[in-house]
Amino acid sequence: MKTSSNANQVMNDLMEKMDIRMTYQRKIILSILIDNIDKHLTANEIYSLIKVKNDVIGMATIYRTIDILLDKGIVIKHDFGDSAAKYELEIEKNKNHHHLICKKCGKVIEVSGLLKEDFYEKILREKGFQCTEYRLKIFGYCDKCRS
Amino acid sequence: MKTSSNANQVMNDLMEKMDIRMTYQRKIILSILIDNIDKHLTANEIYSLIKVKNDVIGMATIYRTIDILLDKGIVIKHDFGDSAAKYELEIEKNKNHHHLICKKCGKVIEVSGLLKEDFYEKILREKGFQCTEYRLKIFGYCDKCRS
DNA sequence: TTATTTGCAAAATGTTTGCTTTGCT
DNA sequence: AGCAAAGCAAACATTTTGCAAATAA
Ligand SMILES: [Mn+2]
Ligand SMILES: [Mn+2]
Repeated sequence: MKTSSNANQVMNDLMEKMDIRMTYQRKIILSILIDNIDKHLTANEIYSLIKVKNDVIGMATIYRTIDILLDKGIVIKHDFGDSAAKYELEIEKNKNHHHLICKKCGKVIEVSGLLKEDFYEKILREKGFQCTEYRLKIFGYCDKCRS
Repeated sequence: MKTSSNANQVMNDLMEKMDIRMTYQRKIILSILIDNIDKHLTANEIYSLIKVKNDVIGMATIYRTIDILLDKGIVIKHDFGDSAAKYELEIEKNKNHHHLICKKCGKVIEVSGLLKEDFYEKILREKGFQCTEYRLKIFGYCDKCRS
């Protein structure tokens, strides 16, 4: 899939927002993440998707770029129980969603709104804890695997 | 800390429930987990706590035992963002709790009741997904580090 | 120009595995 | 006795790092 012009807009916004040197490699990695906004990719999957485009970027660069994006809060890291971490772009439209993970087929479904509305205030009041972000993973069986 | 007689009761219950060969090593590992029911230990921390008792159990055995306990649903595995996984016993009294993780000092606080009461039915109805267990991690700053 | 970033290979880390010996039951 | 588990070392997979060469600004 070719990066759409909308994706180009997203890319430009991100580049400005980040204020880092925009190298060829970083643009490619970002474009892969934008094109796969609904997916959850390992570093190695990013590497492979770049190769499909007849290009090669070293793993070290991929990891270092991801680290920057994590720092900037543009990418989030997941551990879905496989050995490798998975990454996904987190921009407005998909902020604060939860994940349903099928223990049989590995399918990941995204949902929202499972936390109590007042959870932020509740933990601040009861524990003095100030939440900056959270991760809710729900394990179980998807529609197909439930039979 | 010596394993209390209550802990011995817990141990006996678990041993019966599990129906596996009760070796010396497995008893030791279980006792460490029971004594640290409120904590979250890495494989290496379990190893060290055993050493404090002037005993040594191979890492392979520790991992293999943990795997069994995970399988039996007696232990749960956490990824709190450090490189090593953390494990904790999950028995009645502390089932289904959430974790607040301080990004500054690393402190972990346990809480409960942050999910909507009907979340199970909601995802089953809306997504056809049957939840077996879940993990809610909340990152932020604890009381002390919030200043 | 010059400070940053890349790529490669080597290292580090956590976890798993194969195989022989040991020990439950 | 006989099968299952432990220990050790070696293998593995993912991630991180050092350093020389390349490159964005
Ligand atoms: Mn997602
Ligand atoms: Mn806990």
